[in-house]
Amino acid sequence: MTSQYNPAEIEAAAQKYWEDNQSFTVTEDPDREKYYCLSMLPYPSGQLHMGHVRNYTIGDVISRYQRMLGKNVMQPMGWDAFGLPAENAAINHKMPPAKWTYENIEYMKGQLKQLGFAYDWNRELTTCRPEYYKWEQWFFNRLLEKGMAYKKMAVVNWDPVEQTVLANEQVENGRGWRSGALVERREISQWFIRITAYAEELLNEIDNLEGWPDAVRTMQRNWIGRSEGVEFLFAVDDEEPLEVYTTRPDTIMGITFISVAAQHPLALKAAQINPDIAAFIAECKTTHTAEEELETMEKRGIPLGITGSHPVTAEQIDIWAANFVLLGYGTGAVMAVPAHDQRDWEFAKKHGLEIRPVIRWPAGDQHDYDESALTTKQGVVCNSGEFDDLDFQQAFDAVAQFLEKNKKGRRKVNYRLRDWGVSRQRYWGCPIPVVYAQQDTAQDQVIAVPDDRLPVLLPEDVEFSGVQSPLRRDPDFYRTTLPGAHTPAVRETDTFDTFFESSWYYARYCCPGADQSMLDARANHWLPVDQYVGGIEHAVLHLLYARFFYKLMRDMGLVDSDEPFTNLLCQGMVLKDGSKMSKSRGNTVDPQSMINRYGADTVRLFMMFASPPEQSLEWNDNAVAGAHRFLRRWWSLVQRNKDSVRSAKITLARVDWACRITDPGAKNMRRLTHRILAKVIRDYARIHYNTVVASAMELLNALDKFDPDKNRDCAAVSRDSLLILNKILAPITPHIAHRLWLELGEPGDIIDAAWPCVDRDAIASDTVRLMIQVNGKLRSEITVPAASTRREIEESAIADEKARKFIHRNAIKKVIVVPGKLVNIVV
RNA sequence: GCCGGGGUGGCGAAAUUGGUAGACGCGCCAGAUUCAAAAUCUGGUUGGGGCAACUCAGUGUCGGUUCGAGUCCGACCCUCGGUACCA
Repeated sequence: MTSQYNPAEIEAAAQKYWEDNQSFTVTEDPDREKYYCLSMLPYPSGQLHMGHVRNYTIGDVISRYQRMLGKNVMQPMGWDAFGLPAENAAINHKMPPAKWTYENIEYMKGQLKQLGFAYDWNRELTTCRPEYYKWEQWFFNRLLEKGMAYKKMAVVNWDPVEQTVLANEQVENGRGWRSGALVERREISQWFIRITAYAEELLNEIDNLEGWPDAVRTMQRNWIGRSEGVEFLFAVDDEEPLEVYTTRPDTIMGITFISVAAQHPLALKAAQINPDIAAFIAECKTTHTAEEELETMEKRGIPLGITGSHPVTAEQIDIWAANFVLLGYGTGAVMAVPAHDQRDWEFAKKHGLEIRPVIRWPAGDQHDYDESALTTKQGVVCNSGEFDDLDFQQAFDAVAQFLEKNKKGRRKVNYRLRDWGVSRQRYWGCPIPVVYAQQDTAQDQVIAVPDDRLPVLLPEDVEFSGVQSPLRRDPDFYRTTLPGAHTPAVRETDTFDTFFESSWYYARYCCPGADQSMLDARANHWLPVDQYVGGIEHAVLHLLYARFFYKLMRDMGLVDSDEPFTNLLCQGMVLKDGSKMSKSRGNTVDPQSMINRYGADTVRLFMMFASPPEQSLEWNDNAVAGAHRFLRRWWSLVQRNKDSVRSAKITLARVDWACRITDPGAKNMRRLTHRILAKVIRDYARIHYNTVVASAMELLNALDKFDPDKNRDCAAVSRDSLLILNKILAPITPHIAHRLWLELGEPGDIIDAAWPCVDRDAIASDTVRLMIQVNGKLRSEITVPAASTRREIEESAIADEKARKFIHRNAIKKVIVVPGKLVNIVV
């Protein structure tokens, strides 16, 4: 009598077994190779969504597979618990963000446990807990000491009705998402970390990140954006000279105007006497801070009635204020060459400004400047006096030399990367641990909170209205005294960007319980992370900040390697009906309902089978049922065969049993099994789990038709194949694999079973099938002895009857033989 | 706008390196089983033509390289992710 597949019972039993045996608790072991597998920690938003399930299943499959390869695998999990959604939820549910967050964590942790992930829960961390963020504050003190943290003015989105700063996400069509008020740009003093000091190293080391996807490496290179150019000055009467940077000094003689930011001192000054300029500046205040908007908005400008002196010709160039130039980025002023820059060209066309060509095609081809700018670097300089006829590089060098000689400019390497602004005018985050000696929060008043007074605790029991950070209204929080004195002082009420917490959590996992230091010696045992798994949406920001933070930690002696993540896998999104699953679209599928209905193994199997990890995955209810059907078939196959395979154990005690197989059916089954195994091993290595599952299905299909009771050979082969099937599916569907391993009478835990080896002798075949093409089109196929020479293959191909039909009476020009694959006859 | 992905049957996809396009699964069709249905099992399933053997076409569009292109090169279209305060 065969029992039914009952996932609820099987999964609960396996999970209890792992828990009772502390199967996934791990410590440093000098005798075994370590393997640190990390998945991006979730924001505790309420329930797991399918994106989490996918991410964590991929990480778990990698972890369990590496364990079967014999490694000491560490797989931790934690909570990225600070953030904006908790504040929104707090308003909606009238609940403090802390309470909401902790309840979500409790629930989601239960969900993760139901999915059977092999986490070492002893290492769990929660970023909103003081024992975690204390060390973040301590680290910030070190950054202050090194001059790596500093304050400067920076723009934010200001909601004039709510009197609060808005995140870009909270701005919809230029208006505050709650108030509907037009959002204004406002400059406030904020904390920055000098990531630009590491720009060069962050860029150069991308070359060494061979375990990262090329797309991510390219995106990071472009984000850092190294460029070589020159920086030079336009003298302005009675004013500070205007500094600009350009990567095209070869076009310097084509400058016909200069643009400065609307908030530039020159513009503000001009506005005092010209109301049109004042109005323009006021208008510019309403564009918000997102780069996308800046680049796609209508480019507008107004002449200031001021000129700058061209550094080569001393020609007076008109200065404009423009909405697309930003004060905080670069020098707040740009030169404009409409003939050779498309944006300048469009601006010049619109305002009737001169387009002055100074580059021509070397061959003398004409360019139509009524159509577009000529932006090539393949041209030569013209209409530029002493620089005429030089190519790009020669002109670059000549102009740079001229500027340097005349003390009007210099060569400069520039980065697109900007320093990391870490101040957030929000409550639910890690308090920035500084105090100000006076009410004024200017730079020279900053005093660090001494290490022995850390952590600066975030009050958790607050009333949260959403209009303003409760810290600003809480004198118990902001009123303090200067360190070591009784002089009254005020605390910083801004909190850190939540990327601060996620930039080092992977290191803290290595040191559970460390309460005397941020990290300890255990960090260097586990780090760097061997495999990091997370969403592609983090390709630049999180992954760049984490790399930066790691280098900061290295330079403080906390870790001794250069890069935190050796291998990176970015999994694709989970889609339903062609678009991303999200609450706003109303197309979410609750993982919990799927676990309840089919069990965790089915959900995991479907996730791995539906598409390769790096591609997006289309949710399909029917296909989930199909995954469940496969597990049922596997279950009943083992129930049907277990008695005969158990008895075959005796046969298998002989070391050379495989060589003695005489039954042809058994031989074929074994060949298929080991061919599939070879493919599976390759696919595990390249993390193509969808084809691993497809191969397992093929093996099951074959085993279903194979009779183990025919003779001893068949029983032995059946057993070998079933054990291999069990092992290759164990990382993906661990619960059912755990139970079936027991049913097959195998000793020990499947989680520690040795990964199977391919038997090369089993795969070998006497004959080879070759495709025959005539002129590249498939026409026939032949089977030849595996030992055939190239000449023999050619002869049999040409002699093939079907091939002859297409060769017809044409002369054979060439015969191409691809060994083991095909023959192409060219006529 | 800029940077980076993706586009292959009705659907999810497969195809180490340029070498049999569509493995595996879903759906659908037919059959078996059943009083019937569900479940299960067996077979079929890119499109056109043909009774069939077979044959023509086919991997977003257009063009190129090659004995041979889903794969390489050029241009374009659509779509998704990021764009520095969502995480």
